[in-house]
Amino acid sequence: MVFLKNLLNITKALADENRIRILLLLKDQELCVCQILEVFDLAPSTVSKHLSILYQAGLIDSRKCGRWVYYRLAGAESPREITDALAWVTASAEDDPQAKADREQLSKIICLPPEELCKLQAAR
Amino acid sequence: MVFLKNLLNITKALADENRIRILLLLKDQELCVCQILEVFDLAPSTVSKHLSILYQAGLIDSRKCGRWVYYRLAGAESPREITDALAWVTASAEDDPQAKADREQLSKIICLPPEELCKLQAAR
DNA sequence: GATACAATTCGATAATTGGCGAATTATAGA
DNA sequence: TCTATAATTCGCCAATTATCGAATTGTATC
Repeated sequence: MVFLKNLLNITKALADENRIRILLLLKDQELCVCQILEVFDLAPSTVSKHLSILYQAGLIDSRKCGRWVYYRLAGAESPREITDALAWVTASAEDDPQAKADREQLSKIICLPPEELCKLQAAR
Repeated sequence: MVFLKNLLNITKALADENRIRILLLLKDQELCVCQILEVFDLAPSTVSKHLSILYQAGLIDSRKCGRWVYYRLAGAESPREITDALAWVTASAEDDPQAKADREQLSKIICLPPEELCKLQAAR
């Protein structure tokens, strides 16, 4: 059972354009923070905050691998409220132009391993 | 098709406790503004604003009858995104203690026709 | 018409939230 | 052990939003 508070954690997490865009990016694959960063024109600390809010709400999971942290959508083992919310959001907005542009941008850098990508980012 | 903007209208409307409580109250029947007011410890103008936000998002419909305005959940003819959102929210939170207390409070005044209720409110 | 009143809109204010940069933490490699 | 660096946390500021009271709108009744 989900209490109002839990539900509000989820709806508040969903009430931000950048966080929705992150969820849409994660629909098809897990991503390293540095890869997500590449798509957004935001400070790393800001993206990290967004990821934290999504994580606290239970909408995404994470996995640490060396210096890198990978995020993915919460899986089927999550509560019904989470999986329903994710299905609803990803189905509702995937045709949005911004979401398409994000996927396009992601495709340009997804071929690089995070290691290479981070070197590029550090060089800026 | 729903664009990110539309989706955000919905998620932002859902990202407030009082608005969720209003939706849960409307799950079983349409309600007059004065009846909703009775459940909340909020100024009429505040409740009106909340109803306006829910309406703009497409989550509720309204019907004017004389001086009274009745609100109800958006119906099955609404876009998929709306009906899914309503089903998700109402199913997720209906067992919440606050929601139960709200229904309890509503049951005490739902027997009165709006006319009587408004007289009581005016007398305060 | 004039009055009463349910509901909404408007303007101001307080609380919340998104954003950044600096400092911190944690890990890999020299 | 020391350095480099991916990611996060923290402190602060700007933007947004919830709330209220006052003014306004629209409808019914006298």
